[in-house]
Amino acid sequence: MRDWIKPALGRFLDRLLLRSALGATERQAILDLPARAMRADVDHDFVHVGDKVTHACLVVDGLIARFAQISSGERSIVALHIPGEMADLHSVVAPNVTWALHAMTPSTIVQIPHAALRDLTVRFPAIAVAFWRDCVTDANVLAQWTVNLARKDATARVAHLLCEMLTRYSTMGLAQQQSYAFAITQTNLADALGLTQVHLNRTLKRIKEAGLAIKQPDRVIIHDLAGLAALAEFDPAYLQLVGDRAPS
Amino acid sequence: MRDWIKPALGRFLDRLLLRSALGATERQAILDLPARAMRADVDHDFVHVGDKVTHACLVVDGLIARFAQISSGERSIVALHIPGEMADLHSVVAPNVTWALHAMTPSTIVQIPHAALRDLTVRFPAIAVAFWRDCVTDANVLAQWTVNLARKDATARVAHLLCEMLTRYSTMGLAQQQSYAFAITQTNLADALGLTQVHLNRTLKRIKEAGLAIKQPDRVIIHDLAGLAALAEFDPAYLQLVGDRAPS
DNA sequence: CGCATACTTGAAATAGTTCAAAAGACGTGG
DNA sequence: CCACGTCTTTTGAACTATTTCAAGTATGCG
Repeated sequence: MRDWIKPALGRFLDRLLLRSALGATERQAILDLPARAMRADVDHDFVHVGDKVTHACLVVDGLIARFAQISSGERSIVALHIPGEMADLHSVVAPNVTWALHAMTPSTIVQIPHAALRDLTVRFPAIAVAFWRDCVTDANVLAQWTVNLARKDATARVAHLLCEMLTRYSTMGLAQQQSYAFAITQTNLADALGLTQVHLNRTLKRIKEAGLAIKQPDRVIIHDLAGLAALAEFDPAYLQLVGDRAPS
Repeated sequence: MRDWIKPALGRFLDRLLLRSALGATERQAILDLPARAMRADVDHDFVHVGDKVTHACLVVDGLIARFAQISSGERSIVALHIPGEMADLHSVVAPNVTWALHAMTPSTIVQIPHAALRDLTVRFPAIAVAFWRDCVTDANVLAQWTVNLARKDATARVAHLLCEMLTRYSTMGLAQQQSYAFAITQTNLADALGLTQVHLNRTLKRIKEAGLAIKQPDRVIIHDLAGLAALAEFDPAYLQLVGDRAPS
């Protein structure tokens, strides 16, 4: 039943190791973290604004969004998290929830107690740095989204997100060639891109007609990555995949 | 000549203490950090994209922007940093620069070697958490900016930034009643808000005419904070000023 | 098979941009 | 201390990307 807890922690460890070097003891300590599995229903918040949380959520399966609700009822997605990522590692140091967590598809997540994570940071300074660095990487993605929202038109914004998600699914080993399972509705995608659903639809159509990429209901297929990246001015440097993995 | 290095570190410590509890030894360790003063000329980058940096920059005086340059020549400001804040504490764990640092006004900054900061995180887990938390707070500001850019119109965006900066200057003890020294040009402000300079100018005019606030060349004066905050849907929760300052 | 949800398309409205030029501020040197 | 050049702010008018409203077509689930 919960034999995927270990693999899930393994994938989280892999993600940390992409950017941080950890010794054998430290790696084992991550794998031995206590965890509890949980299902998150589609279109449901499972962490609410104002809550004070005591565990962090590791995405095992599905697609998780961090988002804000404006008074007008409009929503804005502030981050997307795919399997292997911690949706709210930051909550370890900031447990007062300011952005809800919401399942975009039926998802599986694993809850890891803050106490256990904190304990690791005290015992292993290298793990403290790895967690800190993971949050900094998330923040860098957010900074890039800010740039896209502030200064790029709808087409470039969509193209950029398609490139970013390909890169992220790829590095987690979850992409097939130039295609990845991305079961997000156009309405939700629009909320992540600061567009209306209608305009996103037209923009996707234009991207399809230009032969660059196709968004299917549950999948993205990229036909011309170079063209898409050029349109988006996509430079993956901000994802910090070429980190020097400094030893501490 | 550099007798303001100690006060600068003191102000940085104060900022950390707003959100993190630190013991006497830890506090002293922060105050004893090695630091080197530096002037940053107006309208000049002092940290460049692609650089690999070896020290973090603490703002002593002036106004610092982290920003991106788009191919079209357009710029986008991703963060503003006021005195007492570290403009790039994240560089300790991610030294490859992805966003330039730029002085909006003639500024004084103090450089603190990464090695010294890292050393503190190893010796004092509570300091590691405090630094991590500081970066998470910065990321939360970025998330709020994302929401503003994605879903709020020009007026609400401007109003929101005016409220945010009042709060931030206030908590650093740098505001006078409802007014603060904010010497940023309209062009730069527009780059922080994802607007054109022309439209920002008109928006500021409307805010002034509504009796909400006035932006002078070197200062912001807020006349109706409640009105401005309502217009902006400003809720300071994201600034994490009411943290529980957990002991570690 | 029918209902609900997601996607697609059209036409009108608008917030924000672009281009262009004038007016104001500010420091520097004659 | 006035004249001059530069930089910032202000204003106008035409234009365009995106939104809004509204309706229709797929798609999938029970």
